[in-house]
Amino acid sequence: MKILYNDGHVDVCPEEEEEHVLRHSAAHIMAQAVSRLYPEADFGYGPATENGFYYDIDFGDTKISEDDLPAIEDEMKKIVKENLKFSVFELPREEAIKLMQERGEAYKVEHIGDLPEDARITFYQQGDYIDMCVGPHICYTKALKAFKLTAVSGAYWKNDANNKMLTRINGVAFRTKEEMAEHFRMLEEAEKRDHRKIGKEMELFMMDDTGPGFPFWLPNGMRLKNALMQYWMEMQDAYGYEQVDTPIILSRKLWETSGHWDHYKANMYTTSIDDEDYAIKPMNCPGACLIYKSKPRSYRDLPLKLAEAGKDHRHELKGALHGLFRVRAFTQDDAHLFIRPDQITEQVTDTAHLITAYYHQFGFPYKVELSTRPEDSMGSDEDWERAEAGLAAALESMGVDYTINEGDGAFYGPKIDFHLQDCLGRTWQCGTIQLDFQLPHNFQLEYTDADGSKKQPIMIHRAGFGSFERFIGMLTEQYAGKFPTWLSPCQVKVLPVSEKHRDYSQAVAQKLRDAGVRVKVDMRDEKIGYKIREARSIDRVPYMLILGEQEEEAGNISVRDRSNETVQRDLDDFIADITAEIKERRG
RNA sequence: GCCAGUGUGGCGCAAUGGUAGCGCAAUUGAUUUGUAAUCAAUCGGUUGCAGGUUCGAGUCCUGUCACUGGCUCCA
Repeated sequence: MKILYNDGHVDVCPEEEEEHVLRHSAAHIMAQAVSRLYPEADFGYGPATENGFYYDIDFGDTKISEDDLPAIEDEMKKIVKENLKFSVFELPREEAIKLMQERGEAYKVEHIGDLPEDARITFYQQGDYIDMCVGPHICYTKALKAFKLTAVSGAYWKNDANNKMLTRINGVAFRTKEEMAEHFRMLEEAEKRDHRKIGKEMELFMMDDTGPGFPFWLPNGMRLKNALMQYWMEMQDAYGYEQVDTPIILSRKLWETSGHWDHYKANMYTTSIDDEDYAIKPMNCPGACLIYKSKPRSYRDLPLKLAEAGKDHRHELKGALHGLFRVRAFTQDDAHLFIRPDQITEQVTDTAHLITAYYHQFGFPYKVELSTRPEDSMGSDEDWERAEAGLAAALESMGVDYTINEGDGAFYGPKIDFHLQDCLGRTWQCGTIQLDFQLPHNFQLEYTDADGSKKQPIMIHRAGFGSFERFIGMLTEQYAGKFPTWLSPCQVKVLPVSEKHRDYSQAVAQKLRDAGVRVKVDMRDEKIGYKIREARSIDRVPYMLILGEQEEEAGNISVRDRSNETVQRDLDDFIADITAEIKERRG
C-alpha cells in the first residue's frame, strides 16, 4: 500500500503502520461523508485508535444517534467507490487560519492557535473535503476496504469538562474484511468474559437499585473474596506489615484536619447526630495518621508499615459506575508506610516488589506510570525533586518499563500507578504508590531523630489490588470465571451418577470438607451429563467427582478436571494433590 | 455530572397502537440414570417508576430511576 506523506512524496507504507494510516484516513473519509450529509457540521479531532478511529464533531442543534450511522456509512462507501485522490498542501499560519475560517472550522482555527510557532501546518484534501492534518494518508479512497461505524457518544472538546461536548462517532477499520470479521468475533468472545455477566452466572455478587454502586457479595463471591483476603494477609506478613483496622465513621473534625472536608466533600457521605457532623471514610489514611500519632515515635521505629483492608465509601458520579471496577463502596488493600526521607527509594522499591508479586501470581500484564508534580501542588521544590527522583530510582533499580505522566501526580506528592486491562482492553488503575508530605504536615506527625531533634516522617500510601472489588473483577475476566483451584468458590463438585450413590457421595464430600476443600454435592435427580454440563458451564469448577457403581464398589473416585479427562483414582491421593495445589496456590 | 442507547416473569429473549408469549430455571410427578441438556404437568409478569396522548399503550409523548457504551473524574 502506498501512502502520501505531508511533504508531498509518495512511498510504500511500512507494514506495521498500514492499519494506523488506514484508520486515520477512514476518519477523514467519515468527516467528508458527514460534511456532505450535514453541511453545518464543525470538526474537532479525528484520530486513529487501537482498532479504528473516531471523529469529534459539533453538529450544532442536530441530535445524532446510532440510527444515523448507516446513512453516514453508506455515504462513506460512496466516497470509497468514487476513488477520490488524496492530495496535500502546506500553508503559512495566517493563510491556514483564513482557510479554516472560510470553511467555518472554528475548532481547527482554535487548534492552530495551540500549535507551536514553528509548526508546519499541512492540509489533506480528497474531493472537496479539506482537513488540517499531519498525515500521512492513503493515496486513494479505494484503499479503505473494510470499515464499520460502531458507536456514537459525547466527548468534551480537548477532554475538558468545562468545554462544549461534541458528538463522537466511533468506527473500526481493517486492512481486509476477514480481519474485521475476526475482530468482531474476538469482541464477542471477550464479552463472554465480562465479570458482570460471569458474576451473575456464578452468583458472585449482585447489585440492587436501592444502592447503585454498592455491591452485595453472595456466598460464592464471599468464598473467593475470603481466599484472596487470606493470600493478601499472608503477603502483608511476608513483607513486614502490621495490620490495623480503623473506624468507618469519624468526626468532621478529623476530616477538616486531613483536608478532606474541604477538598473531597463532594465525594463523601456525611451524617450528623447530637449536633455533630460525621463523614463515612472515603480513604483510610487519616485513621492511620491517628494511630501513628497515638504515641511518640523514634527514628528506630521507621519504617512503620500499617496495612488495612479498609472499607471506603465514595459518592462517585453515577455515570462512572461500572460493575465491580468502579463502585461506591469498596475494600482497599491499603497500607500506609511512615518513613524517613532517606528511606524513600528503599521503601518504594520494596512496595513495588510486593505489588508486582501479586501481578505475577495471577499472570497479569501491567503498565506502570510515574506521575509528577501537578500545577497546583503543595510543598517545597526540594521535597518534590527528592520524591520524584526516589520513585524513578526505585523503578529503574527494578528494571521496570514505565511512562512518565507529566503533571498528573496528587497535589500532595508524586505517584507510581499500575494499570491492568479488562476483557475489552480498557485499562484500570489497580496498584498505586503515592508519596505524601502533606498529611504528615496536617496531622503534625513527628519522630525523634538520632540527634534528638523532632522530624516529620513521609507517608507512602499504597495499594496493590487497588480494591478487592476491582481486583476480583479483573481476576474474573482474566480467568473467564475458571479461577485457579485455590480461589474457586467451589473447588470440587461431587456428582452422584444416580440416587443410589448419594450416601457414598456425601461420605466422599465430607472427607474433602474435613481436609479443608470447598465442596458441593449435586443431589438432584438428573442425568450425569446434565450435572456435568452445569458444573462446567455455570459453576466452572476445577474438579468434578463422578461417583457411581464402579467407584463405590472399588472404593475410589473418578476425577474429571478442566481438560475434560476423567481418571479413576484413590480419594486420599486426590486429597493430597488438591490440598497441595491449594496450599501452593498453583495456577 | 455530560452525550447516546436500553429497561418485558429468577435468567436469556418475543410481541405492524388491539386479549403479554417462548426457552431455561423453579415446583410436582414419572424415570434410577456413566461423562456437555430424560419426559410430562404446574407455577410465575399488568412490561423499572410516575404522569400524559388514545376508544385502546409493552409499543407514542414528558419526567424520573437504573443499566450499557463513551466523555469527565477515579482504587
